Amino acid sequence: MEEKSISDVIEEYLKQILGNSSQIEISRSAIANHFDVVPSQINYVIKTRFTIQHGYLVQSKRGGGGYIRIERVNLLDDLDVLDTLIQAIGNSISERDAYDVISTLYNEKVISRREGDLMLVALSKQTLAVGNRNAEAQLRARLLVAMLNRLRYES
Amino acid sequence: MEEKSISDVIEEYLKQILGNSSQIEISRSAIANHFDVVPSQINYVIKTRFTIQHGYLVQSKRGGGGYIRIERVNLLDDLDVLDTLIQAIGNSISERDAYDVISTLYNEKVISRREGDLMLVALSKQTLAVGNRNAEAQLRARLLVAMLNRLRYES
DNA sequence: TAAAATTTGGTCAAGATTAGTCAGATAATG
DNA sequence: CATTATCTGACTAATCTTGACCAAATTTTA
Repeated sequence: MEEKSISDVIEEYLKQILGNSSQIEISRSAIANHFDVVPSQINYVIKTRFTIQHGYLVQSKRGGGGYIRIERVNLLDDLDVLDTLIQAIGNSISERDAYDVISTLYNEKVISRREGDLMLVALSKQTLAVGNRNAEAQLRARLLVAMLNRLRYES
Repeated sequence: MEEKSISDVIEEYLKQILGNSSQIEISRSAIANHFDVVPSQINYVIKTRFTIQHGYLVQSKRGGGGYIRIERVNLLDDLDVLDTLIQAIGNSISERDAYDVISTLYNEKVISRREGDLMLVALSKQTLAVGNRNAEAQLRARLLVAMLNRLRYES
């Protein structure tokens, strides 16, 4: 930690202009130019320092008038349930087990009835309709884990 | 804080003159002239920002006295529009179009912010992570239509 | 009134502008 | 020395802009 890498400097710069605002929009090439690095370095900084685990959401648009938007979000704690459930899900889960997971969330008042219903249809065998059985269970797990992770924060 | 593309500016302009009215009629060449762009740019703006997924219907007429009519439709008051929306989704939809659909549903207060967020992660490219591109868009369409139908036949 | 001219809008593809990905090169760390 | 972090650049993808050519509706002309 003696010498700061240019990535560290860019990180600080971005956080500084973020300041009190909840979000900023930057031009990748402009920032890259400002620090005299290749554009993809900005992607590196974002990927390693502005992740959701760090409390940031990043969106972008290409083409003319393109931008990278960095938004600070509130991480919701006291949701240990999520960790436990996500661990239990692993990389594959059946429709029945998914139903149980969602029931738990509902009972723990982490989600509403409607939210649970939405999640259930999305995870149903009929909706996924993947030929392969294992592939279906794996896709279901990805979907469920992604949704659970989304519950960790709010914009 | 950013350079908006001219398309963004035209979009805002149209929405502004739309104001409270349910519809407007514009002259393609007049708008193009006003912003000093080629006429087909107006078609581009309409095709990318005033689709049914965004909650707009567009009709036009050529020849003398021709026009382009943009109408804002209300999902809550008009169940047919929800049908149209589902129909427009068909059996395949991109992440971006799905985002537009969900934004519209949120703006029309058909779904809550959290519900929309949950739907969005479920439909994201990263979550679906299907190798094949078409397969991914088809799966996304199944998921979205299933969730929309769930919302409709529920309450 | 039929044909021609004029006035609108539509389509599509090429080119311009941004940003994203990924794998290899280089540097820092333990 | 091995591993991890950082940096770079070639290639890819998404979005916007422009213009040539097409189609439809109306108006003018013969």
